[in-house]
Amino acid sequence: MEKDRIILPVSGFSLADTLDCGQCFRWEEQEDHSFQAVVGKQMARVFQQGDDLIVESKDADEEFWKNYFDLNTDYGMIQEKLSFNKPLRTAMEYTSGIRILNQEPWETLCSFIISQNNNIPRIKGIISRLCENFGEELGEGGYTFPTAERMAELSLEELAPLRAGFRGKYLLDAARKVVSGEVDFARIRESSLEEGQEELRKIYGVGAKVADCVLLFGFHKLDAFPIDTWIKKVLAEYYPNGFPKRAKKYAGVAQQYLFHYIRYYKD
DNA sequence: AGCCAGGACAAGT
DNA sequence: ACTTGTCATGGC
Repeated sequence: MEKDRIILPVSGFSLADTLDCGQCFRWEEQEDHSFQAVVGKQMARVFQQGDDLIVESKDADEEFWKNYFDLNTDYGMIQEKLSFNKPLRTAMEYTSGIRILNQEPWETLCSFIISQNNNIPRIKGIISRLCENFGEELGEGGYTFPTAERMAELSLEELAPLRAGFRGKYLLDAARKVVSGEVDFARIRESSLEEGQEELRKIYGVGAKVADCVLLFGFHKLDAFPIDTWIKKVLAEYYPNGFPKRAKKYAGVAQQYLFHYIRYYKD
């Protein structure tokens, strides 16, 4: 199999933190510390060497990967705007290499439906089985993420091998409403945070937190602020008077810094 | 072994 | 408007 290799210049970037901060679930770290995943219809391998990010994939497209890793966004500026706040400064000392990926909305929606009341290792397992059972096989042991069209024709019994528990019915409702156009991704992309939340919450099993994760990680709305169990603890401990309005425009980025910091670096 | 996990929903105050 | 029980499953 012929592979392209592209080299993307990066600055202040951490591939490991970006891929292991809970925003994505399919990248697998290899023995040599590179990461592999199927993105779109291609298996990709990525690794970082200092200020070079190397991507290996068939028909690798430079613009696609620049956008995927969000290399066109000025994170130095964002971090400057968040640095007025002490807890954020502390978190950013450890997590400033994180970038908010530009992931497929449908995959992101399913992933965060699966994430609810669940732990990350098991989330990864369910998503992996979803792809193996209903995605397209690429060879090299890789499978694409199944389309909404494919999933809309499945029954709850056919979803049983996923062992997704009560989340199975949520996935089917999501697929049905996305395929019918009742939930319109194109409209969400153009709309405000509030309208996007409203649109996504039409899906049975999608509440405020999952909707915000999809808007942040799938639609790159950096003002979306998902509040999960970890962030609840952060808010109670460091922000008893509420999260500062000054951080509102990039609250999602701030959220991700805090989330990754308390889970991996604190103590 | 038992607690809990990147929640949502319905039913109860 | 808040609080609580329930929902499948399995990682640790």
